Amino acid sequence: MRPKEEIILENYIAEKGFKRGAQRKGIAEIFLSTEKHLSAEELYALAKKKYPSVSFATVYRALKVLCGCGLCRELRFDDGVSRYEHLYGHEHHDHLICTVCGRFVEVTDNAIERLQTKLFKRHDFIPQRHRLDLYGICDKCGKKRRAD
Amino acid sequence: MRPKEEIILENYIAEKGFKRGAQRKGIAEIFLSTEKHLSAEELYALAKKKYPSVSFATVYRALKVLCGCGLCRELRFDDGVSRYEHLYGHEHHDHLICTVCGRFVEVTDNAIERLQTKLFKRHDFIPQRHRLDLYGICDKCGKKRRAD
DNA sequence: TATAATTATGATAATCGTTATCATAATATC
DNA sequence: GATATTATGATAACGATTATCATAATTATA
Repeated sequence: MRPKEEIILENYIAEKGFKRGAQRKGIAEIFLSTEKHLSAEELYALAKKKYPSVSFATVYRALKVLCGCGLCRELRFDDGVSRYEHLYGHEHHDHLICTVCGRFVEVTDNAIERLQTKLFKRHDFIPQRHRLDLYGICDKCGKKRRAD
Repeated sequence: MRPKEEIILENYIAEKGFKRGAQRKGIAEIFLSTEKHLSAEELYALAKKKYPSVSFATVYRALKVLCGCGLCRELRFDDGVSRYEHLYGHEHHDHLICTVCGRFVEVTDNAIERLQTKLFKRHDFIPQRHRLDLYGICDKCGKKRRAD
């Protein structure tokens, strides 16, 4: 866990009057050092390696705390499963998702962002947030597919 | 139900060897004549008016058939609830969603579409589909809010 | 138009991801 | 170290959706 993220987490726990549970800390460490859009289930599997007796509830609770202090964000994708992404040090971005291997690529395009703002205005909406998910087949999977 | 949509549905049912159940037909009619992004629960409520004994299962089954013949599409939004949108006579579009009243506006922006295609290419992805949801506050709700 | 075969329907159980509850363990405060 | 409070794990509950099963409706067959 990078020092800044650790400080944010510790401050949040102190400020909320929580105590420092070993599992929660450990799960947070695993999450923050895994640069992936993990689902609760995936994070649980990783946590099990370190804490064989860990419960799903603890994983969900740890994720809730991480979201609470702004270190992560819950994203629900089309399969109905929530995945959690890092927020610290990650500017707003959209997602390119490979439908074969499930890889996530964080992308941004300022021109698209500007056009979205215009789109809000054109329809008299006050912009709040947006979400763009681009589904396709990544280079690696495309090559593999052509080779088969 | 507009004639073309009815034909599509009837053909699909015939081709699959299904029978013509009254409730399914009625639910399809309600769905197709309601130009909204209905959830299963909302459609169930509407169906109940016509068929007081109708079951949730029948609503879900009707929606499955409608999706099967391409008349509708399931979209899962951030609240985890699936909503169903009309496909017939609806070009590809994105969604402007009012976070106050829940209104859906279907929008398209060719410039954004083109930039998305470029984004795919830039990252060596073969484009398949995309999804853009724009969340904000609509004109009506914005005015109401200012008046309060 | 009976009858047989098959699908549609409604009630309800099961499922899946997630959240709540509760008893116990760990941590913090005094 | 005693006390209070949170953390944890086991498990029950939850909401949305799907599966199962008995019965009703529809279609095919005679």
